[in-house]
Amino acid sequence: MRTNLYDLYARLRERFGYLDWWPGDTADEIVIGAVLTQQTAWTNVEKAIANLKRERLLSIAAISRAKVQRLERCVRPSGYYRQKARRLKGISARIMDEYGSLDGLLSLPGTELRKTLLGFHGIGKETADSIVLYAANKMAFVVDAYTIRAMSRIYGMDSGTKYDDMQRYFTDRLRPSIRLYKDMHAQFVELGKNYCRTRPLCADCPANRICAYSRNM
DNA sequence: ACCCAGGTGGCCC
DNA sequence: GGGCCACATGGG
Repeated sequence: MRTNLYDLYARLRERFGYLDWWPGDTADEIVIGAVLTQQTAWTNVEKAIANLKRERLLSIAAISRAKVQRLERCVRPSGYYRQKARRLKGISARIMDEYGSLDGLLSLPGTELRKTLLGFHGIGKETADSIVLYAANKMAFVVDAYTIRAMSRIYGMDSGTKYDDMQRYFTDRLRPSIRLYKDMHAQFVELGKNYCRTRPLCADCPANRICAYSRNM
């Protein structure tokens, strides 16, 4: 199957512009947001982040010291709030105890950082890669539900494709570039939020007419 | 009144 | 290694 990833990327860029984002400015906010957005709409995460900010809890150091109950009240709008409060606290405490600061952890080499993150309760592959790429600015291609859905809807790829396989699919075909990896993922999220929710693709989907498959669906 | 959302970990086979 | 399940709020 030919997927022309650069062609797809060009069309997304044309529609959405250059994104290169993670919604959040500081590394702390990116890590916290990455956990809060697990299986959750970002609009709900925004409410939780606003609550944390108001309570001066939008940092790994502050969360490591906060009471779980207070964290629960803040992160409630983002769903799974008991789990997320407990995990956020556990992750933050380990970062402070074992690395002294978030920067201490993030300064590990990329592959070691990823492995370390995966050892934290509440951080899986996608969250680990998001943190490596967006918080630490190191190479990691992020795969998420939007990515798999888009590749399935646009190119007919198996929607059951596993994380590691999909990740390798991209890293084998893209030039290794942090900025490209960041923006490519951002484009998939933007596409997923606005399109690719239905089959067939919407008439005005920027991914239309890229391949025979999307034309015929 | 449904259904889903930028996952993860536990348990079972 | 893979298939199921709990976890939870807010918006369409």
